[in-house]
This record gives sequence, C-alpha cells and structure tokens, in this order.
Amino acid sequence: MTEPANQAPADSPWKPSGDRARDRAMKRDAVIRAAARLFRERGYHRTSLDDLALALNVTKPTLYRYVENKEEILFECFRLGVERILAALHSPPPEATTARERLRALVLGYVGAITSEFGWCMVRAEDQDLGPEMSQAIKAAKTEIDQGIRRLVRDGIDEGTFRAHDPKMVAFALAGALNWSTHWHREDAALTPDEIAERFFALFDGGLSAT
Amino acid sequence: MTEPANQAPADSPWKPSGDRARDRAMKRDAVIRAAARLFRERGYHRTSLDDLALALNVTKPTLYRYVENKEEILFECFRLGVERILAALHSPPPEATTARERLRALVLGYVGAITSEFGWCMVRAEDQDLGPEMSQAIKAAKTEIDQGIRRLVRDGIDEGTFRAHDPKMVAFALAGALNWSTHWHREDAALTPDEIAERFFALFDGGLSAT
DNA sequence: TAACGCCTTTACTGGTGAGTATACTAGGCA
DNA sequence: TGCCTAGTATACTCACCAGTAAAGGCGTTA
Repeated sequence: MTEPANQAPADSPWKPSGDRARDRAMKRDAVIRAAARLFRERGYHRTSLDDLALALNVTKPTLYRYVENKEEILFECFRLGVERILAALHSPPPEATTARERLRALVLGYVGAITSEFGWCMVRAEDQDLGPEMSQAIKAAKTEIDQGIRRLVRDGIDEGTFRAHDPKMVAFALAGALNWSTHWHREDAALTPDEIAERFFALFDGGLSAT
Repeated sequence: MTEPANQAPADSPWKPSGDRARDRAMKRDAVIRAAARLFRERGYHRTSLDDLALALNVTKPTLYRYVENKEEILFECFRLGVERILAALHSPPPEATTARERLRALVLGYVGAITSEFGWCMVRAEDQDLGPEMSQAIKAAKTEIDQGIRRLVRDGIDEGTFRAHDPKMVAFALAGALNWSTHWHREDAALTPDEIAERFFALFDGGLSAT
C-alpha cells in the first residue's frame, strides 16, 4: 500500500534507480502471471502460496514483498482480464461503423481475453473470495461490460440490422457462450481464438434456423 | 457404502421398519438439499460442514451418519442436477418430432434444471474437488449431454431445418449460454424459467440479424 | 424391565495453509 | 571500510476445518 515504486516523483531523492523499479515491477508481474496459470490449472482454493512460491523458485515470504495477500493476487488477475475486455469494448476498430460490426469486433476481443492466461480468473473465480471493496470493483466492471453489450444490441435493433430481441437476454446469452469457453478451450486447441470468435458470431448473427 | 437402507431384500429379518428407512432417506435428502443451497450461496470451499450442520439444526458428526464425507455431498449435488438434464435429453415430449422441436424441449428442461437448487453445483462446482472416480463419472455425464446436443444440431442440419453450423461450436455456445444463467438468475427473477428458455431458444433459432 | 441398536452430542485430533518475526546476504553509498 | 536498504530464507504462529472417538439418550423388542 505504501509502496512508492510507481508514485514517487521523478525528482525525489528517494526515487529508486530505474533498474530497481523495473525489476520490482517485472517480479510482481511474474507473481501475478504465475498465479493466474496455477489458478487456472488447480483453482484458487487448491493453490497454496507455497505452491506459487515453488513455481517461481522462491519462498512464500518473498511473495509478500510484492503483494499484500492472496486476495490481492486474485484481484489483479481479475482486473487484468476484465480490463482487456473493457478495452475491446471502448475502442472498437475505426472501420467498424455499424452496431453489428462493433459487436463482431467485441466478440473478437472478448474471445482473445478469455483465452488468455487471465481468462479463468475473470470468469470462474468467485467474487466472494474477495473482500467487499474489491468485489465491488469487479462487479462494477462486469456490469459495465454487460451494459456495453446491451447497448450494442439495442443500437443494432434501432438501426434495423438486428431483430427485436430482448437486449438483456442477448447479452446474457452471448456473454455466457463466450465465458464458457474457459471450460473447454485448451492452448493446443484446433481453432485459434479468432476462428472461435468468428463461428460464435456467425451463429448468433445468422441463427440456427434455415428459414 | 455398506448402508443397507436401499438394497436390503424385503424379506430380510434385518430390514429396518419402513418408517426408519424412509426417515433415513428423507434426512439424507435434506442434507444434500441444504448443502446445495449453501454451496450456491457461499461456494463449496467457503461452506464448512459445521455451517451445514447448523443449517440443519444438528451437529457435524450427525451428518456423517448419512454421508461418507464432504466430497460425496458435492457429488450427489452434481449428480442430481446432471441427471435432470439427462432425463430431458433422453425423453423428449412425444409431440416433439423434428430435431428443432426436440432441441427446444431440451432447452426448456435444461433451464429448469439449471435454475433448480442444484444448478450451481452442476455448473460452477469444480470437478477437481472430487476424487478421480467421481470426477470421471461427472465428466462422462457432461460429455453425454454435450454429445446429445451436437446430435440434435446435426439432425437438424440433416433435416434441412438448420443451417450448416459446426455442431460442436453450437453445442458449446448453447450450453454456455444456458449454464451461465446460474450467474445472474435469482429466485425472485422477473422471468420464469420457461420464459428464459423461450427467449434463449428464439435467439439461437432466429439469430440476431434481421435479413 | 432389561438389552439392543440407532441417533445424536461433546470434545477431541491432525493436517493444512495464510501470514509473520527474525536473521542473513549482497549491492549502493558515505 | 562501514552503514543502509532491498530481497531472501528459515522457522515459526494461529486459525480453521474435515474427520473421529467415546459416551449419553431414547425407542423398540424380548
């Protein structure tokens, strides 16, 4: 909490040398990434901090130099995953002009995030493992994503490109289908994330029925 | 494991009186159902057997008269949920003749199961919390469900009622959308399970695109 | 009423894992 | 050269919780 690595003014005599600060940031990052991988493999509750330390070739107290507690590790994993989706939501590619195109771009970005190492944490880890404030932050981000999807659907309906489905239900179905890929996607999968995204989008866009 | 309540031959002199056996079965059932509710509220790892005992107005050792261990409780919750889906898969209503109608009926049954008290366990609990043999049984059942959905999709494509999507991806998307409802569905929800199912089916069937 | 068995409780064990007190080491700086 | 700080390890504490031993109570049967 009182870690000055990021906030210290550049001219402070207490500023650590650039190398030190960079090392620290890299090490902290390594802790989070290794944790994300272990959580994905074994789950949060079955991963002890000793396991994590072992995977990094250090011992448990060392972890505590970079991280407040186990909860914070989980929160960071959550955050990194969710922010990637928010980025996809808030900066659609400029060539995506219609709501339909923007939705397609979002699905692309979403699948990319979900299949990343943070996908598991974002989707399967449980809010309840976090204290109230962190849990609240995560819920807010998830709500933002949900509302973003609903808006795209509503825009598409208003434009006349989409049928008049209930935007809430569409958002739930789409997010559910995408999130669920953490359950079956493996690194060595036959399909690339982009291929997965394209097929999902084609299904939701065109529907099953051959009319 | 050596519990004779269900298997004892009717003429055995050791057969417990009908009341006894029925009481036992009812109590065991109450244990499983209470556990399912607690797991859904707090998650498996944050629910202690003392919590469960408290909720049932007994003490922990009492639970062990009805159940081998915590793992078995989780397994039963899994099983009861999954079997309800398998039932919907294997006995479609007789009036559902086309693959499309059978898929629709499956979605109805599926949402019913998911929104039941066992929905959480079926979807969100993790196989890894079970030993290898139980975990294997659950995986087998889930595979059966997955294959069943794929078959319906394939049949629909063969019949010409469905477009030529990849059945695997359709099954993943559909199961994901349905399973995900454990994350947002609440008892007091505005929509009944059947309404949810109808909207999901309409979305998957008709698609977003207005063409 | 005596004996048996079922159900339940009180009071424990043992293991695991988050988090910490303390000491050691090595590099930067006076 | 000697001090200071960051980083690391050893060796703990403490709480929680799954599972158990042992004993009491109560209804049923002889």
